[in-house]
Amino acid sequence: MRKRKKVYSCGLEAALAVIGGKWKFLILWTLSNGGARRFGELRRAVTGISEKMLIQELKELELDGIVSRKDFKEVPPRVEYSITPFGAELAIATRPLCEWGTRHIRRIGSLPTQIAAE
Amino acid sequence: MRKRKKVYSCGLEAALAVIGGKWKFLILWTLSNGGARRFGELRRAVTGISEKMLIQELKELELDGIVSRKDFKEVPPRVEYSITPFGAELAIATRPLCEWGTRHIRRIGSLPTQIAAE
DNA sequence: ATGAGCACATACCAAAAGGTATGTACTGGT
DNA sequence: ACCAGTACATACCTTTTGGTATGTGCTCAT
Repeated sequence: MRKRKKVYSCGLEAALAVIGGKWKFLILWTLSNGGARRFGELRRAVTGISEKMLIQELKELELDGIVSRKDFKEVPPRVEYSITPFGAELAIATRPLCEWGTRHIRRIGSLPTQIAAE
Repeated sequence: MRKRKKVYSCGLEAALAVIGGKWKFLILWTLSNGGARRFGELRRAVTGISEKMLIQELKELELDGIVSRKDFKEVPPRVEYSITPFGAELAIATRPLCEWGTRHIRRIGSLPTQIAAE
């Protein structure tokens, strides 16, 4: 399902192996603002994500030690996801990049979309 | 070739629209350490990249205002790529994430690779 | 009894990203 | 004459990623 290199040529490459992809950093960002969430809450908070993607990314983030999963063993099921200290450190590290993006979000949105004609 | 959203839900998403992918941040990192490089120099510096990928990423980075291309109009061709101030700002913003990755590079490399059994 | 919500699992498919191979136009070296 | 090197372009193919649809076992509300 997931293939990961064992050797990285720079730290950013290693970091992106952990939060890369379309959804992970949004999940991280959501969880780091407002604490633990249930699966359904996350699904509603991360707009546009499908259940398959959400559970898949959560599993990988859990394996990577970024989020922790707490199952309350209730019925109907009740599970809470939260950020680990390791994940919190990562969230802090992404902040400058996040701010850079926010500062230039208009510029980025208005950049040429296509690079070549069909 | 490239399809880009016009609306981003957070700054990091916008930033990754610009340096996302397998090679761009390596190119940025290479150019930000040591200044301008020729195409061939970059190809040798960014180990593993193909010419197709290099020129493609360079074009997009140029369109995005991250790198600038200078053609010396000589024969044989001589072209130099360098980082713009905009790109330099981006490079600075990636540093904490890069450092986080470097700090935990061993841990990341030893994390489980597979998420599900076949 | 019927449907909704919980937290998933799974099969299948489309799109995007990335890689390989080859070609171009020119020059300089052997 | 032939190969290497310059900086690319292009066609084709594979891998990876992401999306849709559907199912599961359980409970509560209508």
